[in-house]
Amino acid sequence: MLSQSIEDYLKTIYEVETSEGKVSTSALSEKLGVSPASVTSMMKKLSEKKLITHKRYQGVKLTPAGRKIALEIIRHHRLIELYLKEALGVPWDQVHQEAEKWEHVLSEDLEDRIDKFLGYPVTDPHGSPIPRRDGTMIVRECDALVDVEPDTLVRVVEVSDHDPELLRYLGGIGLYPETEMTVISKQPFKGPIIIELTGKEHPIGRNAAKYILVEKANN
Amino acid sequence: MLSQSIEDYLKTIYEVETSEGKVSTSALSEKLGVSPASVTSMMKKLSEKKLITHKRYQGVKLTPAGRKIALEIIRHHRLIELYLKEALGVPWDQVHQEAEKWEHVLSEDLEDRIDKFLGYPVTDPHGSPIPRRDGTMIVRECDALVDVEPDTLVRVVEVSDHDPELLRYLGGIGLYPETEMTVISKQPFKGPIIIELTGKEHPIGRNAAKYILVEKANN
DNA sequence: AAACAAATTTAGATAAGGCTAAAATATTTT
DNA sequence: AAAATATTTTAGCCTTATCTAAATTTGTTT
Repeated sequence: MLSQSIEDYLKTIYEVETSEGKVSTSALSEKLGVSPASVTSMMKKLSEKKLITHKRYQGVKLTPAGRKIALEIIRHHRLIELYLKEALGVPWDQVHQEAEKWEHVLSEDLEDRIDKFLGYPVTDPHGSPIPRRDGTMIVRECDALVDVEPDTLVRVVEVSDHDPELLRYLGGIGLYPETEMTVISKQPFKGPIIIELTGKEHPIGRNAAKYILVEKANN
Repeated sequence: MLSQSIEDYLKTIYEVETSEGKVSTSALSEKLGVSPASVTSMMKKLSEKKLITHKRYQGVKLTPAGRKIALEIIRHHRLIELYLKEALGVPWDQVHQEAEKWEHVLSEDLEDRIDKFLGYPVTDPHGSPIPRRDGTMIVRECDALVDVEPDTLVRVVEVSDHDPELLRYLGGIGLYPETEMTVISKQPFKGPIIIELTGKEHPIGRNAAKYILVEKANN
């Protein structure tokens, strides 16, 4: 069994690897809330366990074994998020923090029961794809809302789950995965993006719009 | 926040206190699977935190604060056991080991949601009373099956959850909390107790019968 | 290319929670 | 009541995962 700490590191390395390509000590330090020195010493341990490769001063990469474990944890996390929402009615801005703890104590048996209960779901409440048991995950092409040209009809694919505040706002205006909406305009001087949703217009800050992934709705 | 280890100690102290009266270092050592020396050093820490009182060489006692925490953990444990059985169909011989991990990561919010989902239940799948949120718990009078005289109609109140093997056997013959059955005979030379349940007779070993609590069924 | 700044690693400490072996105290036997 | 046995505690060590401060390496500027 791996420690909760190791699981957290692997998960975070995976996330940084996918979102930023390169995985630096400082990025991990910041995301995990530990000192850079702590990261370095954990990297040494993970290298010894052959879960990552580490070139001094050059960042790290997951090995296939490390990636497999990272995806298992992420699978736990996302299944639990969806389960808490569906079965217990936990609001979507709260499921993340609960899942952060539960992901480490989920047995295979319970994972299967939850998966079955949910009807073998493909995405979590934020639209993130749930890795499959075999360690694979679907890849989708989508754009950040911030990059979409005005006058485009888009469908929300995924919303980052890290800011509960943002999630509450988006929930409040009815913006969820699968929702369709129109980008009306991008205000100048880095002003907000205006979208139209069920007849109403709403401003979305540029920064928030980086964390909302969408695809063009055909027609 | 208290560590998982501290929570486990407090829970175990409570259990030993209720079942054996006196809480010795060796009893805790055995139940927790750690060395006696480890127990002593943890007792020192728990004393400093005013969760127990400890007289050297004389065993320990929970303070009201310590008892409150122990009961919170036990409440978590039992609610989760029942939840896993009711909501996810986990068999009653497996819920204990899952709950051992989950009890430490349950938030107050989720505790309330589960409690509500279950309709504010009073006992877990093994018949053990679920402590209330305020740290109180119902007390029931009942006898160990091993002490019941033959020819008595009894109702099962509670079955210990520590031996999955036993639970599977009892489940197999349909013996659950609330079940009524008749004690037919106690075989001599510490032989088994014979009970009759839905028309069939079944042997129950004396040792197992210590862990089955019953009350007389009136008529 | 040398100097400076930023990022990373090393060195050494700390806190939890565990262990073994030895010492101290209780309990039981003779 | 003394001796033998069992229990509990102390002393000292280990591992995991942190930290800070100092040293090293890399990247960036002049």
